[in-house]
Amino acid sequence: MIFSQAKTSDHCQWIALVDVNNFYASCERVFRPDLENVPIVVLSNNDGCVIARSEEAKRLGYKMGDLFHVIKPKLRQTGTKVFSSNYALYGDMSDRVNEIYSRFTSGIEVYSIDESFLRFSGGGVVHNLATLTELGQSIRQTVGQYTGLPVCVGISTTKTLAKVANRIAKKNSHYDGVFVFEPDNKAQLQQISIDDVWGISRRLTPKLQALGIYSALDLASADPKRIRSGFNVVLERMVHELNGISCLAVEEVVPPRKSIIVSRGFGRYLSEFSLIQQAVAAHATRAGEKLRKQQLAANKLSISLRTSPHGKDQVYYKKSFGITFAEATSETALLIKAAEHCLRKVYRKGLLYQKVGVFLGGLVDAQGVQQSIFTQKDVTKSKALMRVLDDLNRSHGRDTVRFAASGIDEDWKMRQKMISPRYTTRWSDLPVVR
DNA sequence: TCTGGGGTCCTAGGACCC
DNA sequence: TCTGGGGTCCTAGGACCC
Repeated sequence: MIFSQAKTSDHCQWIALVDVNNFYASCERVFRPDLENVPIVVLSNNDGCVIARSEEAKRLGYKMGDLFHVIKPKLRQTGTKVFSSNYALYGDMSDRVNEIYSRFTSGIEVYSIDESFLRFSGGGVVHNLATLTELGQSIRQTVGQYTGLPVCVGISTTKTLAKVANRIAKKNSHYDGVFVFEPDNKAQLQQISIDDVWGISRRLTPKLQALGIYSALDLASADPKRIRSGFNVVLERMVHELNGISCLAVEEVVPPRKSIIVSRGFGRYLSEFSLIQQAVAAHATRAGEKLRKQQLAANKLSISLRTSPHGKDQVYYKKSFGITFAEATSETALLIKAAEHCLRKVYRKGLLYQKVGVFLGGLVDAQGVQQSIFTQKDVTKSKALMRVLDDLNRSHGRDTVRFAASGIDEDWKMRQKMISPRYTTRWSDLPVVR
């Protein structure tokens, strides 16, 4: 493609979407240089199915969601390296990557574990195609140098177009990982299939196609008002965004969480109440830790319990039950107690359960908790206890000190047979050099 | 034996009020 | 036989994201 001249623009803001290619697989490879060019797949919790693949693994035909037990022989045959997912490692690598982005701009929204939006306002600097491409390459190069992770950069004037640009950068190797999408680039928009547009799901696709909307350009050309009345306000925004009119801001200030979920499948199906109770206590404990880490307190707690939706021997059972606290809390003991109460409401004897989750809602700032007239006790003591507990677990490792309710046998725990070491967060996991 | 986990936003509909 | 209308708040569930 030929750009006749570097075109200056009067847009005052540019947005970059930077994401790490094959993030989980790439994280595993960083610490295992011997796996260069070796196909890698990373499995979901419980080693159930494939959730990440290296380029080599994609070329071998492995798909997201492939069942591990089905593809196991082929994995061995093709010499594909398999990992259980290691979120301690991925989360830490994610933090490092974002730290590097912050050298380029302070306007960062961490959108997901492997994607961030970066905002570049003019600030006197007039960006053009050439300088923006250079900026993208510089980000790519710096991240690669300091973390060993490969990233792609898409740059445009709205988040949705930055997503489009990122996709183009990723799909076309000749752009060398960076693509700047100028808002009036109709030819490129035409190339993007409607189901590849951010926010357009599989369900929505056929409905749009029925209206003759097959490409991103078709959607961009649609009447926003008609889209709103025929669909919803979210899709209307997409139309504007595709036309370079920004409706979605880069959220640089992390908004406080509105809910916290801790939910996991069991390592095997369980029917015994006591084991499920232990899992619930452990999940409630984890939820409490998350809550306190963000200085929040929960007004509501609910749990959901279900059997396997794929089971052939019994009907699918799924039930949730929740309570509202008299006063917002972040105390593990109270969370466990409430969670167990809820569990009793949904547990039926004789079923084989697959998964249980604890959900905290109605989150508020822990400082400003509304005191209830019904609870008159000294909360200073229990707060101090929680702080000591959190400090110990932070410095000596998770679960150094914990509540007896979560059990010690952990019969309910998920399978992670092929997990890699927590290279970056645990000294004890580093290989010993002799 | 075996199918992830954690989030947000929007909408519809019910309860309730004046 | 007639059976308002409009507003708010809350909840459940759907849809979507990575």
